Amino acid sequence: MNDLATELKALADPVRLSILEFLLDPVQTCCASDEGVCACDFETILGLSQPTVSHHMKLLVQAGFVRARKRGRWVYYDLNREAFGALQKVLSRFASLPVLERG
Amino acid sequence: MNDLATELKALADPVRLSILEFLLDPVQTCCASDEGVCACDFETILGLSQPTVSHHMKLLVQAGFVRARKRGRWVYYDLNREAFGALQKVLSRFASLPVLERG
DNA sequence: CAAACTCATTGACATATTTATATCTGTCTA
DNA sequence: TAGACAGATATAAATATGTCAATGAGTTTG
Repeated sequence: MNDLATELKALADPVRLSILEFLLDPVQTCCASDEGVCACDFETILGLSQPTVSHHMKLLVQAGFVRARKRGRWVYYDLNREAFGALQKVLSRFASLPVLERG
Repeated sequence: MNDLATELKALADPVRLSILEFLLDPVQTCCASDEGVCACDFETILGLSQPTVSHHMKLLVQAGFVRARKRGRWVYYDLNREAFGALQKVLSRFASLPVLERG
């Protein structure tokens, strides 16, 4: 299937958008660290079961929008901002405004 | 449901991405006019039935990415570039690069 | 007005997606 | 090493989505 469609599908879900919003501005949670937000925190934040959270995180990581780092028993997540920049650039073909280039 | 998720969902489909690609750079087709691309042309371009095309166009129009104009029996479509610009701006919150502002 | 034409809607069906329960894997610690 | 713990995977159910055949609605034209 189209690669771009897969990426967009990863974003096109209210739960996953909530996850991204939280990663954008994480409030202090029980397992938080400077590594990122712990997987277990999303269960309480989203009110969803552990496997459901795991499923959504997997999609976001596979699409490249989120990075996962395993530390012992825990997995910490944070945003991969470059992926969003790349998507913006793809969309710029359709938009009237170009994306600002660095440098 | 989340409004942004609905918009992204409208983009997150290979067929609809093909439609947008074609609207970005329309080659001459049987019913084309300066009004845009005729609905009937997409059937041959996409190899899909007329109701299926109608369904996809409806989603794209509802999400705001495409404009539809009825002229007699025909409906002509074209891109709504402002909608893509708005989406870029939403994504800029997550991206490392901001969207270039006009003016 | 009737027939033809373009597109929209309805109904049906197959596939995909979201979610949870149960279970498995890997890691830590007592 | 045994038990507890964090997260992944398998399975299953409910819902959503993509597709087409049939039909409906509005427009043009003979």
